[in-house]
Amino acid sequence: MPKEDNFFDKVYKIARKIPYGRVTSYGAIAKHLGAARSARMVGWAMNASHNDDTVPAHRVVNKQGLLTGKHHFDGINLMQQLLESEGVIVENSKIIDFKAVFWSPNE
DNA sequence: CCCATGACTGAAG
DNA sequence: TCTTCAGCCATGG
Repeated sequence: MPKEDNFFDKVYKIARKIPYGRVTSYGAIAKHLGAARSARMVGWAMNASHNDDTVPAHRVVNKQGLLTGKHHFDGINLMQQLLESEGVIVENSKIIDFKAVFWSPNE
């Protein structure tokens, strides 16, 4: 039984709520979890999310809109391509008009 | 138990 | 504006 009350599952739960064509930051997720200072754990959890394909990790970037985790994807360009496929403008591993596509876990 | 690592963030110089 | 430092805390050896 899925107690899955672990930290990762919480992160996954939020990540799965990210709407198509939107992105959010590690800090935003961490804050929503009640651990605003645990942004690292969110990113760390994302690393483990590779085991869970239901988590759109490519929609999670750092607060600058920079695709800091792209190196963890299968290919260096995969993350950017995925975002661009969703209508997110990405250039040089950075999201253009980040605030426009930013999504808050609150919504 | 202690130490190292990490997809972050914010403050300080 | 850019660089550096420190805090954060879960997981693994």
